[in-house]
Amino acid sequence: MKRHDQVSWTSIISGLSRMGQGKEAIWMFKEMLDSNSKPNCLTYVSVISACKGVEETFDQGTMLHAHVLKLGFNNNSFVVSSLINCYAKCGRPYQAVLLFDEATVRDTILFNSMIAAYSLNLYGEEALKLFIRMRNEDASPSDHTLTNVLNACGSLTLLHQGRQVHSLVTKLCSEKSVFLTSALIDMYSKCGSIGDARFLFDETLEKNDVVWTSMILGYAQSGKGADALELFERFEILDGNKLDHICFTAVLTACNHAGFVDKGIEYFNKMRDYGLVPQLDQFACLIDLYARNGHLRKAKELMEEMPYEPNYVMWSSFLHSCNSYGEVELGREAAYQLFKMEPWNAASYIMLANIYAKAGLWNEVTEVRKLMQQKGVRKSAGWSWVEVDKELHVFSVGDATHPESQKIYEGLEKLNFEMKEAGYIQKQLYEPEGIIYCQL
DNA sequence: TTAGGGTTAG
Repeated sequence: MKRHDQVSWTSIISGLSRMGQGKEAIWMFKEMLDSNSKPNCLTYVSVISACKGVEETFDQGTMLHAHVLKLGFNNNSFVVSSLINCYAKCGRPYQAVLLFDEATVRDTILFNSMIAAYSLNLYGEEALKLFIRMRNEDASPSDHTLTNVLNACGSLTLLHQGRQVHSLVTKLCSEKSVFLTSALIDMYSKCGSIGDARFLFDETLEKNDVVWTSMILGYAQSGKGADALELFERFEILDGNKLDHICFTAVLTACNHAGFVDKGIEYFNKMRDYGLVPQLDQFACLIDLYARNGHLRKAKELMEEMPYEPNYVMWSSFLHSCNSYGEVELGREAAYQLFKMEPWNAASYIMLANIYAKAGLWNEVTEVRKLMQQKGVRKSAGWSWVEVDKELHVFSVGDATHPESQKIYEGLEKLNFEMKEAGYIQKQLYEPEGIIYCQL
């Protein structure tokens, strides 16, 4: 095209965003700002939707939010829900709450966005409370709503509430979508009701790959490795199946939990037959499989050979296996890797001390304890809380008898200041009811 | 002619 107008710019930005080409969409938006065409609400919705997940897109999202405020687009519910979604996916649920609370008109999609924002950031209780409020406010739930609510029930293992939502699904949705089916299977599996999950699975005639994977994973996480493998093999021979990385993660998890070492290796190698290149998660499964079954050297070799840097969880599960098999040398190496990654995290110090203690290496145990003292690492002694009002003034401290409570109180003055400066509360510290949890 | 929300993973 020789000339681009507002609509053609918006169309290409929207197209790129929908295709998951977020970076390109943002880049195109910047080009547009330099052109003669000015973005409108539709353009902002498209470009904001392109900001997902990664840290740099949080900055992009904040910048776009500033544009929106300046241009007065913040009363458009499409724009608001795209911003809520963006903040939720960047792990900033509090920012999403602020937007939701400010909105004057709350339609179904806005509620859905906020419920999803809570659920995604593991605020299951808040997600359920908002769902109840939504019902009281006569905003009618859609199957998007119910999917998110089921997710929250699963993550809180609330079987009773999950069943109630299932009843609502039956009542409100004449035709169950694959989204709802997989969310229900997932909810029942996570609540330990694997029989209900299987019943639903068998009852569903139109199954897609996610439905299959959810069921396989349900078995894997319930420790029913053989059932998981059986189902996977049925899925494998099915015409038109779409075996992907997640499905392989599910089957590898099953092997892992059931101790099927040879099967696990076989499935890992099979990925290539389907044109899939193993990603970090599949390597993690295989490494854990080796380590859990005592093949610690093999696991270590694989960690060094694989084309990814081992992450915290990999080293951590490896350290656990070193503890199980009394492997001091490898355990020490894993622990020191973990100290580098999260020096404040007591778990790895304690684990290394345990490994030393089991081996009777008491001098080394003392050294670890000293190291902890030097770095000011404390073993967590549970949780306390501090209640705050809207202005973040403290009005009660949870366990006032605990010697650490006073420190929390003092720390809060500083924290309040920093939070206000930053304009939001950190995820770990924020509870929408006005209670801040602190680790003692 | 351009716009928002949902399922599965170590």
